[in-house]
Amino acid sequence: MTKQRPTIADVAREAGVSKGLVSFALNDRPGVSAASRARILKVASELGWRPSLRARSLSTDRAFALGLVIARDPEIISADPFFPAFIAGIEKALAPAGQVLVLSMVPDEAAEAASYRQLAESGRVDGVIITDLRREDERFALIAELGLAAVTLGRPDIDTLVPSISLDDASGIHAAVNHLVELGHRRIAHVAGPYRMLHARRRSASFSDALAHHGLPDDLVVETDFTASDGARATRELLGLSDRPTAIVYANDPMAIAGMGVAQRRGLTVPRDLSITGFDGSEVGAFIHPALTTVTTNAGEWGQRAAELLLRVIAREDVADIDLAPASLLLRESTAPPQA
Amino acid sequence: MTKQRPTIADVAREAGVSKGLVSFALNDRPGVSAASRARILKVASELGWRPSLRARSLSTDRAFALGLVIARDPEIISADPFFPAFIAGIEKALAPAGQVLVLSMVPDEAAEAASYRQLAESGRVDGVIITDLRREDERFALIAELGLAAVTLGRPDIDTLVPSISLDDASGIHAAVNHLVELGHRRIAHVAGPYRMLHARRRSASFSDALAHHGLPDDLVVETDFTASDGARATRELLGLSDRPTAIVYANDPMAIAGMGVAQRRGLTVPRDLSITGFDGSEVGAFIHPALTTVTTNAGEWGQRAAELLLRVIAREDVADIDLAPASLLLRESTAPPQA
DNA sequence: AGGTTCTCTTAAACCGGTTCAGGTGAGCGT
DNA sequence: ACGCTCACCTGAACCGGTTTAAGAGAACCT
Repeated sequence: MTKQRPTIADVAREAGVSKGLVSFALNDRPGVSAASRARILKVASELGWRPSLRARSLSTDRAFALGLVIARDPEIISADPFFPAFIAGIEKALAPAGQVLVLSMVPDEAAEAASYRQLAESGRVDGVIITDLRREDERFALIAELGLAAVTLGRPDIDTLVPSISLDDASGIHAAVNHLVELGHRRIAHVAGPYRMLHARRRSASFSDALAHHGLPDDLVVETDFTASDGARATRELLGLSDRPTAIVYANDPMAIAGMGVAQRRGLTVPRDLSITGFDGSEVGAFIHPALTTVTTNAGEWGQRAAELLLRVIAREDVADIDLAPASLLLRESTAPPQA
Repeated sequence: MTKQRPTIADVAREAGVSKGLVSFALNDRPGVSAASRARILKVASELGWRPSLRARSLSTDRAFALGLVIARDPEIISADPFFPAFIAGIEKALAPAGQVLVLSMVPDEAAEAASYRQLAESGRVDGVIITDLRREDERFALIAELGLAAVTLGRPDIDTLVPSISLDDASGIHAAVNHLVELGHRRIAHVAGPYRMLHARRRSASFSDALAHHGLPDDLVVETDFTASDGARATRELLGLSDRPTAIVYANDPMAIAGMGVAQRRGLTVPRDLSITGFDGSEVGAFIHPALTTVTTNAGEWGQRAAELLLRVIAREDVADIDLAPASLLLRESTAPPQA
């Protein structure tokens, strides 16, 4: 009694043709007369036929799904505004294509490899988006072994056929440093992400570059694990120096906000006694006091374009690396000239 | 030349039995002699056989995947620490079961229904976890129409066969209010989430309850959309009142942090001039100045248990509603006795 | 008229599992 | 020695698509 979904065989019978021809017609393939094609399409729509993804999956050996494996402690992701916007962007590209995102959030890098392996071996996904690229990232070998298609966020540091889609964060960091130097700062510090991660390292390098460009030393760089907690620790270290910085450039917003808390706790007034810039533009940053000056990246577009690129890779189209509009500085209230 | 994955037919041939028997043996079904079973398992493992999810999917009409549709503006999710921890929890339950999470993040409720529909009609998932329950939520009808299994986070306000898994947030709100009353506050406000959402409404009701219990009026409740921006707006409204509150209970952390910013911007000192409590325990909250007193919920456990419950529903096991340990108040620095 | 070519179409195999009706043979009772 | 039961096993159908080899006609050529 339950109304079964019509299959291709039902359409064939109703249209008076064979299964094969229906398949051809529905896939816009040549070798079907205009009359037959029209009739088949008409019958299919009348019957409300919709392809069975499972059957198609089995016969064409594709999953029609993309994978995203995030290997970070949930604590860190919770605070980081990047991923939700990024994932929403992916969705925007996937939905119209009838594809879907399989998300795997694992706590560490050991579980990460197992996760990629499971996704690939069970044929859950046709390709993956690789984020948080690391130095000589072992995932390239893994991807190759598993025969997965892939794209990376940011250019890797090793030779690979995997295309990348990059968002130049260097210019955002440059803009932040330039802004601070123009305000008169000479002792500028950087609270960096883990050097294991390429983008953290790249931001750090941009920072040093920018300082060098102004003839300033880059002796005030502290590495962290990206958590607010570690950002606070780094800030305490920096502010404890005899020749403490008058401005700090943070590698993400949660650390910047935590750093601001540390400064205020010491009785410093931001930005009068200490200027602060963040990275990645979270919504809350606009509402704290003082509002956080930060470098904004368009995470949503990054996600959407990355997914589109990956779909093209999977379809075996020719693709080239993509560069998105660079990150830009969003001036708010947390920077000011240093105290005389 | 490419090393093909062995199929059940390879195992059958190698073990000298039929395909059917191999299937029985591998699924631990009766009707296979001990000797055959042992031989089949041995051959299967020697050949490195792994079941094809796609074939299994087609023949058993299951997806071996769960769906989660999140319908919120990315801006809001970005700030909200709940979902990442929640998703990580889901993953913890799914990975051992060989299942996978299909995540769909859409901007609004119109796209939400389309998303559920697509997941169900394409057979991507066997069930969904329904979050952000709304008043007389139309998703129950949708789920029923689509024939999807489901569980809900929190008890719905209508009769349904869908089991729920709840985390009592009322007692967290009660604890916050009691704490403030004990400190001496009499004018206590609540910045609530959108009443459309049951949990926002429930938190708001708990707030009123708690106040009534102390014989205090609940005239200071402002509804918001959960964004930091709207939390700031609500705070401005409350602080603009002639008889302004001395304490504000917020329905989430981003709004509490934004509210703190608004207060400080007006020259108020938190907690001396205004006490503030948040909800959901974000990491940054611990590092701002003053550190945010908040109600913590175990989002990770909630996710894990919800996924486990849904798997049991899908397996047609008998299940009952689940109640998790209630939310509890995490005392930090943002509350103090009101100024005399 | 016969052969070639081309377009349209069909039937059947295939993807890799699950399931079910029926067959085989050993063991049992009498 | 005969029938019965039961455990074990096989063969084939099935899930719903895709793909390919081959066939049927029509059109075109000489």
